[in-house]
Amino acid sequence: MALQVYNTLTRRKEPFETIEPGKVRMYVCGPTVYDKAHVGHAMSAIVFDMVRRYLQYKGYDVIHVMNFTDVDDKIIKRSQETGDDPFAISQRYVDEFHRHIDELRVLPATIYPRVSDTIPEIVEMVQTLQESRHAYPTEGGVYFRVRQDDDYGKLSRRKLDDVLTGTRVEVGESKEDPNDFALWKAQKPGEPAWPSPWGPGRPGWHIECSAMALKHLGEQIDIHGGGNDLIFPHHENEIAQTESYTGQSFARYWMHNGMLQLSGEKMSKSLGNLVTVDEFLAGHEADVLRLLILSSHYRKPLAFNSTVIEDNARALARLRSALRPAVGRIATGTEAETLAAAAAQARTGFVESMDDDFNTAGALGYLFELVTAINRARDAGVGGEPFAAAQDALLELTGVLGLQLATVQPQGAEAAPFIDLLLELRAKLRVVKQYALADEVRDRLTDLGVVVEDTREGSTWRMQ
RNA sequence: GGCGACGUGGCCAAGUGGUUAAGGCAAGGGUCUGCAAAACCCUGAUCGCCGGUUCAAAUCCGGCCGUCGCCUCCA
Repeated sequence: MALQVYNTLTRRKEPFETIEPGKVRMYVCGPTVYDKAHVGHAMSAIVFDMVRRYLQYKGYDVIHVMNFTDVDDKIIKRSQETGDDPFAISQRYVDEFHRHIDELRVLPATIYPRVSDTIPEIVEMVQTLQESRHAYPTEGGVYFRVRQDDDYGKLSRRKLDDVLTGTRVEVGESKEDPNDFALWKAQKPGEPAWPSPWGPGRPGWHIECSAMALKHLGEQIDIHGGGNDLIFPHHENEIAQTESYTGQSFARYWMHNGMLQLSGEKMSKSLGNLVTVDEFLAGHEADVLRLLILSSHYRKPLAFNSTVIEDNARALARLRSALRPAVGRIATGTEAETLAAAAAQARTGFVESMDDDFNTAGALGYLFELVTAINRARDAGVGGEPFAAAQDALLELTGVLGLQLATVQPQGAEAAPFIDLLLELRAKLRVVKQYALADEVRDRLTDLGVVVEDTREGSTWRMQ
């Protein structure tokens, strides 16, 4: 079974075939850098990171482009409110974005283009669209002529006449059709601007992505991704511009992730119900967010609340339980063979699930079954090569999802000699059956975040 | 109003025509342990409601109810 990908354009799962064998050109809409990122942005980043990692696991060479929209109404507005230079604002949030990517263990994109670095390409594109009558200049800027594009609306399945009814699209004086959208906006006082054939101005909202995808990936790309709230108008307009410009179909697969929901509603800036990435990471590990996101299908809406977070923190601990060392050394026999079979089955099931439009929830199910098999084998005394091989399989597959089970704990490392000393003394207390004191040592360590567990071979500890 | 998605055990969530409906969390019982923790074993759902198609449906079709998204900036 080969990889199947759900395509928003056709509303169906389709076999994944790239334009160039073995190579994937992927463009994912990045953030408008004017404010702190919230966990919804992180969800999108993590989803497409998972897609990329899996494609690479399948052997594809992935060129991943993610843009920064650093010229935009919202940045200008923020600048006017705070008095800060608009480029200083965008740079601040670009820097923050890179820090988040690092903390969330999202693989960096191959290229991070910015609107401000793509102005000549944008101007050229708008000019060509004007020459082909797909665009027309007015006093306020240059607009895309929606009626000139016969298949406008094909992505969002919207008919132009429907868009008009029931909405409050105001017919601007200068627009021919209320659905026409700006490719180029004429400069207003105090706004950043670049020279152009239409006078000083700046790009409209959608044209940057078309120009950047074109510049860095070519006229046709394999995957175009983003949140499903971008389907209309952003991606619809991108298709209209790009295909009118190139005369070819733009992206083969349009992939959209569902929205993260907080208290039953979409998390968004305008609703003000957001949790920032920094706030989340202050209290939880990056892997908890990743597991939470991957435990459901990427196209579905996902509830985000403290219960779900805690559930996934415990689920993560369970995945990690399989990485504890073997206690026995049995390397042959039924138990060892059963474990090897479980590892093989996990691998097969994982790939089968992931091939079905990145069914991470199904894939995780197989990984949890492998966890059980590993722990059972450990209890049965299995060790040595078969045990290590099963653990390696688990690490490999969780790694494909971008989970990092093995933890380094620097704060624990510093305290280690002292904790060891306490446990050594506690062991002596237990020998002389001073259980009250021994339990107090354990309880106090627990309060400090050190989990003590007694086994046949002695006591172990780990940081909470 | 238009377009679209979803409704599976207490919670989260796979499965989309046919063996015993994955998995995680929580809960209860048990093994182990001085106790605890961890781990292991055991226990639970007929799939929103109604009707239809079919030898056979959670899975297809229709209706209803409910939740959510887009239509304005938005991952």
